[in-house]
Amino acid sequence: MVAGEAVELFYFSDIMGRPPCCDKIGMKKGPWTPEEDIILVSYIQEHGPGNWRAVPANTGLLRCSKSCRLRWTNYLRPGIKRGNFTEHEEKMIIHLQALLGNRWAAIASYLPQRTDNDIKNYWNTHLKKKLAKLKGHDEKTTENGNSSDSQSITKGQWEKRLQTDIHMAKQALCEALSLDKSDTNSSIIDSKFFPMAAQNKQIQTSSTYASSAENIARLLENWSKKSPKKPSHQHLPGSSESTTQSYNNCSVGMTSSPSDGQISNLTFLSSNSEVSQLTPETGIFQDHESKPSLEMTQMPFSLLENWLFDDAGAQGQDGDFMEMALEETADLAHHLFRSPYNRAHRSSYLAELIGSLDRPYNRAHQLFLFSRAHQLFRSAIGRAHQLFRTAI
DNA sequence: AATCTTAGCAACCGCCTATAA
DNA sequence: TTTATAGGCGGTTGCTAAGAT
Repeated sequence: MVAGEAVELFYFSDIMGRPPCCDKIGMKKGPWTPEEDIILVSYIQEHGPGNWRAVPANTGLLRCSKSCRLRWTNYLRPGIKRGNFTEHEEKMIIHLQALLGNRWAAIASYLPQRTDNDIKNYWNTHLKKKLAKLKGHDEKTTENGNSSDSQSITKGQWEKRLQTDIHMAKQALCEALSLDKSDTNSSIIDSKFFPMAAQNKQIQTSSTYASSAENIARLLENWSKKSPKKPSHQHLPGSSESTTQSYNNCSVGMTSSPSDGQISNLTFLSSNSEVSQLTPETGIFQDHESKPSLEMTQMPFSLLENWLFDDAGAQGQDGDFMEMALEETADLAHHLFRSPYNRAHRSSYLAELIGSLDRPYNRAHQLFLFSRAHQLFRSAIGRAHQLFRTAI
C-alpha cells in the first residue's frame, strides 16, 4: 500500500468500520533485529499471543501487526523446532501433502513443532526435488516392467498410515501420563515424538520444545559475534558467565553454562528493575512440576481432557476413527467453546482452557495439549462447515 | 581471487473469511 | 446492511551464503 492509500483508509475509518490496526506509514520492513525480537517476546510473555493490533502500539515496534504475528508464529513462539527434518517428519509431510495438497497450515497441525512456513519451504526446496527424482526413477523402473511399491500405495492407505502415526503419538502421551509415577517430566521426553528433548537431558524440565528464549539467545549469540562493541558483562547469580545487552527500556542477560558454553538461560531486566526469567520453564503456560506427581495419575479426566485424549482409535474401536472423532468433536467444540468461529481469540482461549486444568501438567504436556486442541478445533470447524454444506 | 550461479529461507504480498463499528 | 480491519493462509520474492567456474 502506498502512503496516499493509507491516508485515505484512515479517513474512511472515521466514517465507518473499525479503526485501522496501525498507520502503515513509517512501518519498518525486512529482517527482524534481535532487539525487535526481544521486545516482541517480552511483550507476549506478559500479555500472551493474540490482539496483534495492540502489539505495535504498546511496544513501540515499527512493525505492522501482521508482521508481528508472523514473526511470532513462524520464528519466536515456543515449541518451534528448526531445521534437520527427520525421516519420520519427511514421510509425514509427503503423506499429508498427497492427502491434503498444499494446505500447509493443515499439514503443520499434524507436526506441532513445525510451522507451516517451514514445511512449505522444506517442501519447495527439498521434498519436491526429492520426489521428482524418485518419480523419475520409478518411471524408469516401470518402463522395465518393475514398478515400485510406493506407486501402488493408494491414498486410502496413506491415510490409514497417517492415522496410525497420529494414534501412536497420542498413545505416547497417554502412556506418559499413566505409566510414569516417579518423574512426570522424563517419560514424555523419551518419546520418539519429542526428539529434541532427548538431545538435552541435562535440562530437567522438558526441553522438548525449543523455547523462544532459546531462539532469541541464538540470535543474540550471532549478533554479539557480529557487533563486539555493544555487549557489556555482568555476573548473575547461579551462572558462571553472563552477557548483558542494553537497549531502549530493557536489557538482556545471557547466561551460559560452564560445561558446554551454550546459552541456557535468558534474563529480562525491565527499566523498573523487575526481573523475569524467560526460560524453557516459563512461557504462555505455567509449569506444575513442583506439584506431587501422584496428582498426575489419580485425578479423573475432565471433559476437556477426554476430548483431547480420547477418540475411537484410542478407545480401541475399529473403523474410521478420524471420521468418528470429527463427528463427536463438532458437537463438543460447540459445547466447550462459546464462539468457535472467533479465530482471533482462539489461541488465547485454548491456552486459558488448558491452563485451567487441575492436573499438574508440565509445560511440554500443556504445549502438546494446546496443539492437539488447535488440531481438533480446526477439524471440528471443518466438519461443521462440511455438515452445513451437506445440509444445504 | 573474483565472479557467477544456485539453494535455502525469512518475510512480504495478496487474497479470503470472520468480525467489529 | 455496509464497509473496513484483523487474522489466517498459500504463493512468491529477495537477500544471503555456499558452491561452482
